[in-house]
Amino acid sequence: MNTTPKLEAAVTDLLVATGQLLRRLRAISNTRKLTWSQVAIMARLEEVGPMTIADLARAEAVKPQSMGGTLAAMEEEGLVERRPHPTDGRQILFTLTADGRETRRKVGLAKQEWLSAAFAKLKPAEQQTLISAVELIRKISDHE
Amino acid sequence: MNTTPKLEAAVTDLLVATGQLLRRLRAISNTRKLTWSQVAIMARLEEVGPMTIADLARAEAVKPQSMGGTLAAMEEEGLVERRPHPTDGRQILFTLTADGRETRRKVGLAKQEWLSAAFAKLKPAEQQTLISAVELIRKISDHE
DNA sequence: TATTGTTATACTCTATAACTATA
DNA sequence: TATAGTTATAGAGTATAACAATA
Repeated sequence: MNTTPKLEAAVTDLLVATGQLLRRLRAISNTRKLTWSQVAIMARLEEVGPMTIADLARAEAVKPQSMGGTLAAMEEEGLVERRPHPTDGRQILFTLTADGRETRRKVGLAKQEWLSAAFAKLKPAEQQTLISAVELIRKISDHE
Repeated sequence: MNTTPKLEAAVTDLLVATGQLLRRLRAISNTRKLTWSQVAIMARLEEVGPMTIADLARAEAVKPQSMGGTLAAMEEEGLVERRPHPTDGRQILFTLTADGRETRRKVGLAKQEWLSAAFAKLKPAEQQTLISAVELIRKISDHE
């Protein structure tokens, strides 16, 4: 027995709790609303650089068709742009536009205001625990 | 300055990372698939007891109309059932059906298998950090 | 053949707006 | 009036299935 029932229940709780947090944050209005799928895609494009539909679909654990639709909508809004792959004619590389980067920054601020207020209620040690947890959640997400 | 930039970035990362985790877990197939909205509603009904549409909408930070639609679909599937409020004729109380509780248990198992494997890769101290983080995320979610 | 991407169709969750019924 | 719920409409994100283009 590697994981106790208590441990497993805690992780389910983690997902339920974070699901709620995501929904609450989505409700925060901005000049230009971004969904969390869009936020995730834009964060990845800015951190990793140009990526194909297949890359992004794998990274976000959705089907390529789904990712294609989401990217098409974002392209329509001018948040991202497509560019043919230099050597592989099948692939299309997506990058953030200047407007995409700017929008990402602005929308981030509105959500950060709310988060900062919520965060300020926690003790410093608790804040540190949350920061440590981020890296662990990322590790778990990378599990096959 | 109560929160450092590093702290704020960490929380955004938390949301992006958990968003990915949620998407990955949704892809896990079961005999009967539940969305994470459904999982959250069912967890709440089992823990808190009978709740109205307005109660659940507030708890999950969505509009009553949205919650009404989701609950109607779940009722159609036999996961929840409605009952008039004993004294207030406007309100409707929702509870889990026996099938809802059973489904919740089964679907939970499939996701738990994946989580257990992912969890087993972490060190005990890291697992403990994640458990502690759950309560903190809940605290943050309760912020107005 | 295998991979990348597109098109078509459908379902879930969400929102806004306008409505009815009850307190 | 205020609150609880419903109905109608729309948009985003997801899935499956079938297809075309390229490697």
